[in-house]
Amino acid sequence: MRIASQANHLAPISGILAGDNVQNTPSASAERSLRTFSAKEHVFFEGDDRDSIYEVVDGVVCVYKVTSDGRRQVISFCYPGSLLGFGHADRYLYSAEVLSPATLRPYSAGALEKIVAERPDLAHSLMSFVMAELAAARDQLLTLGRKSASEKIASFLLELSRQNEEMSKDPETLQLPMTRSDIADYLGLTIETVSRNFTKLKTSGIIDLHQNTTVVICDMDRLEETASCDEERF
Amino acid sequence: MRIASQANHLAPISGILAGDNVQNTPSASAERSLRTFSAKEHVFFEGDDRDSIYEVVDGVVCVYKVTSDGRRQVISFCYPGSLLGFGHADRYLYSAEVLSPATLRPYSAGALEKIVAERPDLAHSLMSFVMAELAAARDQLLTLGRKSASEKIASFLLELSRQNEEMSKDPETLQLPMTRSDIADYLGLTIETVSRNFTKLKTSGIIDLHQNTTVVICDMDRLEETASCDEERF
DNA sequence: CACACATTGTAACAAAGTGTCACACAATTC
DNA sequence: GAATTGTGTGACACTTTGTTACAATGTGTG
Repeated sequence: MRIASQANHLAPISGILAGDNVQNTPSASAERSLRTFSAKEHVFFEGDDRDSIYEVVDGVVCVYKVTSDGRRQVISFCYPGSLLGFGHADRYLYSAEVLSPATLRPYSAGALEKIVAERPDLAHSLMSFVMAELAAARDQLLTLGRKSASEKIASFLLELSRQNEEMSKDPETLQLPMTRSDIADYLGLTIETVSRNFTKLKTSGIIDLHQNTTVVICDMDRLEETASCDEERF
Repeated sequence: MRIASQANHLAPISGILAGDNVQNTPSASAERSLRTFSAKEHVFFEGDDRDSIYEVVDGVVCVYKVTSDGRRQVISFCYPGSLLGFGHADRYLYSAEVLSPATLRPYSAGALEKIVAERPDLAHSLMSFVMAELAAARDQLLTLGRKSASEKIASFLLELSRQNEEMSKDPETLQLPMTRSDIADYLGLTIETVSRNFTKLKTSGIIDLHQNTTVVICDMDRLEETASCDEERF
């Protein structure tokens, strides 16, 4: 679940690739046509030939990996500014599924490599993007490996809240484009456990739920306490 | 737990930074003095000012993050060729503790940035290194989020085996420089669960244990089946 | 627009895998 | 040789999962 720039506060990657800097780069000209996807549509599957890299322009995309018997682990939720498939070799290393109607900008892999060769400043920004992704993945390793279900849910909501703040949105009103099942697969839990913990937070007065897809944070301090891995207080 | 080059089969990073390519780079000259560390010694702690980046030349280093109440999640075990602290901003994002007597090569962060600016080929190799780390972290997200204890232990042993193969060592005889506690913190388990699963694998004839720090894989097929998330067979 | 169906979410109860606690033994360090 | 650390095992507890049932919401069709 990432906005590009989280670690280093650089401009969203769309500013890097689609802004003035790139539009004037000849190699990119054929790659700036947008594609729209419906909810539930897959952009690509893990193992497919990696022919394009996609930038999320609008909407939310969920990227996930699957075990051989079909268990799904969501790796992250990708908001505008994220790149899908960047850094993959010949084949995609994960699958990407659209959660809400989305607009993506595809780049052919070869074209992006040419851009990077021509523009060292873009290479630097892409490196920053990948490092931010790595830092986020490592934070999530700590969450998955050591946090309880309550701590996971609270951390998840706080992450969405911080993201809203970075995008100048209300940090206390969170839109959830993903289902309980998506959240469960992101946090290494089951649907029932996610639902029980949402109910627990609601019953405790820490959050309020509007139509199951909007979370209003009523008590940010207690939510932070719940996430913080100290003594639980509700 | 990483050898550099896992995703893209490039030369280990030490070939990139310490080999012919770099020795001829003026900026690097002050950074090539080696430092040795004893087992259990910390290279740095999470939150410390990020003044150096270290390359592991010999030995094994464990990098980890900690929750506010002291729960530890090992992020990876770093073998020769790994870089510690690369991609961190002003402060270290994790702690690094030496598991076996180790030799590290420190680089000042500023010096490395200068090298990268002067040598686009090195920037490309560092990008590959970071992408390999990201791919590995994502694989571990799947392991932590969705695999059972048995599957985790089996996957861990297979990872060490693959690593041995990449380093032209015996893939069926694994040296474990880390304790059961380190393995537990890497896999999101407790010491007891790790110990019970080692015993299970041993009792089933899949592995053999010599002095608790050497694992001999007796039945690679069954170990792969155990890790593979299909029906368990022992 | 109403209805049927599919999907998603929640609640209650049972089961199980892992954690916790305690202890014994082995290996390492001082 | 004593102290410390690491490992393995057993018994019990508990958090989460699994199952079943039902409620709520969203979507498609006539």
